[in-house]
Amino acid sequence: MANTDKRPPDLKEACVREALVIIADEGVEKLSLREVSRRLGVSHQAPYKHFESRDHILAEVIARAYEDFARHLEARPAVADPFDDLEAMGRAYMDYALGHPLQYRLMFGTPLPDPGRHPAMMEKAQYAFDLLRDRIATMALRPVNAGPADPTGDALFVWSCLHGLAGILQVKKLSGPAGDGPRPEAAPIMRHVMGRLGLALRPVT
Amino acid sequence: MANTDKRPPDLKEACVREALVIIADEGVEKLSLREVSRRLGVSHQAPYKHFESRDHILAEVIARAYEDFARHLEARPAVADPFDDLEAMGRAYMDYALGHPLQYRLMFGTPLPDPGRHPAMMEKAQYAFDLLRDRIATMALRPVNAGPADPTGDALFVWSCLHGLAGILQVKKLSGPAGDGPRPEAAPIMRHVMGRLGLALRPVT
DNA sequence: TGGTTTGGTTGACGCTGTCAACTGGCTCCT
DNA sequence: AGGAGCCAGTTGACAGCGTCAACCAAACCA
Repeated sequence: MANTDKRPPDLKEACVREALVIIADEGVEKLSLREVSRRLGVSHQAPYKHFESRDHILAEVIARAYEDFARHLEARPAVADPFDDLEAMGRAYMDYALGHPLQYRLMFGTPLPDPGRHPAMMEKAQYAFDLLRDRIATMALRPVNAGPADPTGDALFVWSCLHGLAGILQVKKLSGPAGDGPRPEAAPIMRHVMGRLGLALRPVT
Repeated sequence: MANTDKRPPDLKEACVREALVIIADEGVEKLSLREVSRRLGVSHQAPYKHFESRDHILAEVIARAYEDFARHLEARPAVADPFDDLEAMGRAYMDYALGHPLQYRLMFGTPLPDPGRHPAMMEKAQYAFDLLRDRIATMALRPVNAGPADPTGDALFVWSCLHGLAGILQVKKLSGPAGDGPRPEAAPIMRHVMGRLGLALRPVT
């Protein structure tokens, strides 16, 4: 009677899932292995058999967010023109950021728990970034500074703009009344920044 | 004999300063009011007379970083041409980010402790952002999307690019050998991103 | 069969933030 | 002058946290 929950057969899986629930419920700073154990009806040390430390379970949650994010980017609607495809990628990025604010904040708004110690997590992050860089690497962009092409620099450039845009749109969304769906004023800002991106990248016709 | 330190006359000041030292020494996650008290040779509750909670002292440290940062932006070399001035601002931004990585990470890489609860801190942050927005607001930029001018959107655009650039340059700097000064490969990346920014903003001549 | 591995348990330690009660000194009215 | 009251600091307690250590039972395999 002490515990009506059925103990999940795969505790590791259950821990990761429950960790995300806790973060959603109470914020990332309230994530603790003890809370995970408690909710799973298991002793406070059980999770230690599967995760070295509190940071390791957080790293696992974040790694899955990166995977999910990368899948979302890859699932963008297919179009032929590279610039249109890049724009579709941008929209997929914004779509994910606004549709999964929790995961988004975990990936980009949380001080990553010592990246050097969590190579698996960083691999997933790199994979997502490479999706963008590889897309850009094959494009004929407007030259800049008469220098050599720099796909990594350009990917960084695009990524940063999207990140900043996502940040402000999230704030605007949160500050408005608690309605679902993107706030009405989001679209113009998005068009504006995407437009500037186009000006910077598209070759002059 | 218990404590050879002379107790500082202004404990609040001393706390803020010591907090920054702790963050520099051991990382922001190790900042605790008790550690501050200990280092100052004062009881573990003394800081509570000046700060409501651990987050409040962190907010104060961050607020000062924003002040320092804004001062740095304002102290950029004066030039007449608006675009050159904007570029100088960008350089001042990067200069601060690379020269004060600790403060920079505090401002932009730390989950701000519930901004709503620390309005003083947010004011300083807003002031720094407004420096950029006001600079941009008076400029004749290349029009985008045939829409109305949007200085806030453009400021966000510029800010984001600089932020992304700062992020990657910090990483590159850290991954190299422990030399002081910017790494040699920083300059090209910086020129590249700044160049893209120019392409996006400068009216076609 | 018996030893090892795996995954769980309980218990303890020291750290943290924070609440509560106390104290000594300073200021400020009357 | 003298008491009221505040201010800045004190000690002491409490619960929650991560983590180490020891223990234990079932599964697995030689």
